[in-house]
Amino acid sequence: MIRNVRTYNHFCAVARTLELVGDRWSLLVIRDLLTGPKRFTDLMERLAGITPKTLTQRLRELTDIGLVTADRAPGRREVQYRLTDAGQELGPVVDALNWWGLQHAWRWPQPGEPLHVEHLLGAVIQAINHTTGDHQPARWHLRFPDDDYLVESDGHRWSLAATDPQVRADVTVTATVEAFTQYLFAPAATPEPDIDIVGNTKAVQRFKRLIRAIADVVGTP
Amino acid sequence: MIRNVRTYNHFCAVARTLELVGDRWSLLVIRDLLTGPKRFTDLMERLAGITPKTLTQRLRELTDIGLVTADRAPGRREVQYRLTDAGQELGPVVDALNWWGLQHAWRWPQPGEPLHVEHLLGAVIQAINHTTGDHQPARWHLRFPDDDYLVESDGHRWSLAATDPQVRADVTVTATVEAFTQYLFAPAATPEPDIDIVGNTKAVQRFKRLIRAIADVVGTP
DNA sequence: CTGGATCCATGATGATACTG
DNA sequence: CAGTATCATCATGGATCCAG
Repeated sequence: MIRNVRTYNHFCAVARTLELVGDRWSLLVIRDLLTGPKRFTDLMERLAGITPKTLTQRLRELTDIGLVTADRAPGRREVQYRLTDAGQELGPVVDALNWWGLQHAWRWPQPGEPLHVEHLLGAVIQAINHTTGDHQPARWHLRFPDDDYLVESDGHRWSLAATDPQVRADVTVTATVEAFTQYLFAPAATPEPDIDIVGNTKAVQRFKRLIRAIADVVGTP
Repeated sequence: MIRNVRTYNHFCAVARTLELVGDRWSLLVIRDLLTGPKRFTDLMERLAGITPKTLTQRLRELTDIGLVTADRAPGRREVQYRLTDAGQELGPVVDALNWWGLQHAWRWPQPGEPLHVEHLLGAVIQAINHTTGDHQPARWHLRFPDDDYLVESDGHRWSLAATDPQVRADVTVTATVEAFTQYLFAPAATPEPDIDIVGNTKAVQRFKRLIRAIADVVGTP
């Protein structure tokens, strides 16, 4: 396959980077792989609106330039797409875009706008990292009907990863996506039956405090 | 004018940001405005390869969404394009792209590849910020035949700005673009007549030390 | 079912030339 | 200096189809 060589030919590292990941959808593919390996269909789901043709093309390009690898389990039809180390190191780029958008381009979901909880959690992480001074270690397990996520702080910064249902954490939250979304925007108004928060008392209090602390960032229209 | 509404419609701050600045050339226009206001022709020069049509379109879009303002001096035909505060705050995004590119996509200039010293200095700044631990305040005045730049550290991070010839600094460097480029890649091999470095002795030594310290980052093929 | 491929439409970008 | 105008091309989207 002939790679589309849409270059800038500037002697500039910004331009060089954008030659590799500046195409439409590329950085969104990377955004979704930053939380862990995913299959073609998982990506199609999160990248609402992309056509399979474009997703195929982007994955090929990212593979060709060494940012993604395609793992095919022998005998299985499934393909797991995974970031290489160089791909993972685009995390700061995606974080910077995320934080700027949260401050300057955030609004409530439009009617019919697809909402994936993984992206909402990405916003939560950025808001905690930038607006609260609290970076003490923590492990929060968030359980949704279709996915499990681990939100954790290593003592310096918070991060998000897809995880398995067996994880041990100091706070475990079980909710539907809708209930969790409403909880983020209006913590006090969400009835208890819709969202279940368990764990060590202090850890739960800290969780609730941090969510309240970012409400005016994440909840602004 | 009908704005190009190429949206993703994801409930995601990364996607929102890319809807605004993810088009081809947009972030490069912002890169060049981050060092100070520029005229249409100044931008054409730095954005080698862009067509005037596309530059006009990008400037209109960025103006419409509030990231750029066009200042027209009354009676004069000149237009100064300038970033708004929201536009300036894209600095961290451009920095992240710059640093990633420096680590993963850097190579010597291709034959015939346009080289603008402003972009080279952008790489220098990133390298100093990330690889040396030295963030003590400093002011370096770099004088080239056509442009003057100020490289300075405020005690926390280094930054680059276009400036005027009258600036007072602790180090003043006068050189052609070619000599300065060669000096960056091979400091010891550049003959003195081609590059003039003056100022306080300690400051000059520090300048030379920092340039040598980043040679293996900026000078890697 | 997953993981694509194919065909066609259209809109964004590029090349070149020209202008108030 | 700061753009327009015109035409060509290429990337992306939409819809549909296909193989393991």
